[in-house]
Amino acid sequence: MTDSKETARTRGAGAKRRRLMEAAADVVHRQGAERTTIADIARAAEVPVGNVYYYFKTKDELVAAALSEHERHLNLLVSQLDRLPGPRERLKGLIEGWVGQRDLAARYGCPTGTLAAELGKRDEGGLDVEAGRVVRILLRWVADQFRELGQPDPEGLALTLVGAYQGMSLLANALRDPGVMDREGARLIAWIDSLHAA
Amino acid sequence: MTDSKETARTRGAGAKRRRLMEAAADVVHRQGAERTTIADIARAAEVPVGNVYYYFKTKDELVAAALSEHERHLNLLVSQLDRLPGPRERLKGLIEGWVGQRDLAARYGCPTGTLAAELGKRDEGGLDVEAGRVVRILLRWVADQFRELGQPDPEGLALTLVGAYQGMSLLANALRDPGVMDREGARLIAWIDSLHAA
Amino acid sequence: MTDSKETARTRGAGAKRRRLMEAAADVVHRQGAERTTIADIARAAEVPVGNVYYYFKTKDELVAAALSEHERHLNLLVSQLDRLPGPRERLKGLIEGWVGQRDLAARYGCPTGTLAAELGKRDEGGLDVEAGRVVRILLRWVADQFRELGQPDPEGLALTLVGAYQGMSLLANALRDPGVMDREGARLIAWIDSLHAA
Amino acid sequence: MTDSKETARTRGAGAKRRRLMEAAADVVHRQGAERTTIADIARAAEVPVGNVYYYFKTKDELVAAALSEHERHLNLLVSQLDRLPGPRERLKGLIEGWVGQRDLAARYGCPTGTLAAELGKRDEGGLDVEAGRVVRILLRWVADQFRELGQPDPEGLALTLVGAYQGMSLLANALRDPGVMDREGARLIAWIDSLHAA
DNA sequence: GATGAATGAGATTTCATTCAT
DNA sequence: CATGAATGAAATCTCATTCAT
Repeated sequence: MTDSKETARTRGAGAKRRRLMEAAADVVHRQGAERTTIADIARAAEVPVGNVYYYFKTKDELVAAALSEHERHLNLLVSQLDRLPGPRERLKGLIEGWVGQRDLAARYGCPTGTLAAELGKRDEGGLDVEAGRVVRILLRWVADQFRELGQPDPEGLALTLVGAYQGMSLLANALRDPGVMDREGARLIAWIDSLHAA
Repeated sequence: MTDSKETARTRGAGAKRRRLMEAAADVVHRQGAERTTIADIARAAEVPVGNVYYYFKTKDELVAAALSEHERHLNLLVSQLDRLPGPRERLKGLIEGWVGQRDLAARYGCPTGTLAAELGKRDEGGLDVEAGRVVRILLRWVADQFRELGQPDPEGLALTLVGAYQGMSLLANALRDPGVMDREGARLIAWIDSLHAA
Repeated sequence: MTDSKETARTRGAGAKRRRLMEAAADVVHRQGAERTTIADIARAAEVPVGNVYYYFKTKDELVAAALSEHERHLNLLVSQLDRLPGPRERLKGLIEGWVGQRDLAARYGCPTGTLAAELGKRDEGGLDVEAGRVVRILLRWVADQFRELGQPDPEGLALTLVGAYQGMSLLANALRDPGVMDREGARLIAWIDSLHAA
Repeated sequence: MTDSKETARTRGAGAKRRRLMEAAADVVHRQGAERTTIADIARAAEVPVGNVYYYFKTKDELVAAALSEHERHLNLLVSQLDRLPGPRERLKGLIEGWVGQRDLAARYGCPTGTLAAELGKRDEGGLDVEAGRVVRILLRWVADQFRELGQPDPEGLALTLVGAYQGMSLLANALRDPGVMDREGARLIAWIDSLHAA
């Protein structure tokens, strides 16, 4: 019964909050934080506008929620990659994941990167530095892989790899050309392959 | 003729227009296009708000002006670099210029790149693709240098170099760490040095 | 009967209602009726928001409850003062009670007076005149004391005394100076002392 | 011509700001600061809502403007009273002025006093203490008169007189009875008359 | 052209009140 | 009765754009 007729408790509450976070992440990625209105997110989540404020006290909290949604996705991704046998496979899996998002990147850029760029223009509210946290998570994981590969300066290599991803996403987006993702992705894969383990 | 005919009024007008463009480029870089108001730009340019509309009919035109101002800067830069004896020197000069802007990049990112990311979120008005034009100018020039160096796939290498720049700017910005510019800049210089001319 | 029949449920309910009234009186005194939200009162009373409406159908009823709470306090006070031997002692006891609240008055004014001032701005809902009722109770009691003292025009003297209290509370509040209560309180005591009984 | 057809400069600008201040003072007096909306004031001043913000950046600034309007009225009043030959006449003139406002006081209380009571409930924004400034101006002037009359403790007497005014206004308002103003006004006049100059 | 002022559409936010369980 | 969640009507505030002189 409760199965066929979901109660407010099972369907609502947490579920609605989750829906709002997902909607925020998606809409903010496509429209940008500044151009996105609460109404946009509410509509996407199929929630009445006034109700949004029951879950998030301000628009900034919703933007922060979008960011933490990206963080969640990132954590999911790396936990999946961690199942791969070796660091080289994991790094290549990461790159393949990026290339798999070629069309989305060509249209809207990297979700985290573009949000970081936009939030970085602020100078109050604390959100301006928040995006850095997510970026750092990725950098740390990538550096771990390079370290496991026995590479010197794993942190530097992580900057190079993640930077390359951000750069290729931005160019693919600016040129509206998913091919950039393919070409640069292939180059990165080749680079990873060329590294000899210690 | 235009010289002899230029009155104080027309010169003043031109000067105002120029001031507005420069202010737009600067303020939009620091605050982002969406968060910047016409009044912000007018104030920075020391032009009365109501007067702005004699030079730019809409806010979008002002944003386009900011973009063309970046284009102008880019053209100035490459015309200076073109005076250097060889393509390798020119590419290294370009990279050194990027690193020279390390603090600005760490605080606000690459002016063109962040604007491209922001405008890319739009889907009407034409501005969404405009930023690509400026990026393409840079890509073309860089490809020319690689070509002159006798490198195969100069366009691909250009994507790699410019992408690396966009990526390192974004990371420096997200992490608020100018050191990223130094490290990655050094790596790019070393890469250029390692290429053997044909 | 009601004693033996009172279950934990009904006692709990009554307790909640009482808690809500006390919270309303307190919070409304400190924040003003208009700035106080139902949620503020619910929180102070430790009652879930949605539950408030089982005890008070509207916010106005809660404000009325705050007023009646002040009325209850007033009744308690005069019933205690009535135990004093003579009218002069009772009036002086009243004044001493006022001065005893000096710090509260300097911070938030007289609970009834400030609420009367706020509600007096309304012109519908009936609450606008309600505060007058409480004021009248005090005036009547004070007049009774003056009458018992054999003073002519006891109602007029009551207006003077209660008016002096309201005035000194308001000034103490506006100037944030509890000393006003001391000084004017002493003057009123001296005045009462100076009256010779008939 | 400019006479028959007032220009925006002569009619607008300052005049509109003035109109808004007067409307704010009036409407806030009648409705209270909290219940008054920007739209209420805009309507009373015959100004479009959006335009209000050209003159006052926030609602709080409008409330502050209402307060300063009361301050202006007070300054006008005392400067008129200052033309009277002696301090006794001036004080009596002040009281007569109060009594002259009997109906307004009975309906809405003293403009400054009720605003002070309402703003005193706030604890941030600075407006909470602002009303005290206006009260102090009156107190100082009244004390000056008592001093000129050769009375000891002129500041204390000022507190008593102004407090009496605030108290009678509040009671007249709470009881909706202008007669309170007459009776207490007469008492105060008699008091002033009873003081013998030094 | 130049300018302060004006305008209205829309965005965020608050909250009394109601609903579903 | 109890309760967290829901709802919609307002209110404040912002700003691109236009107007009047």
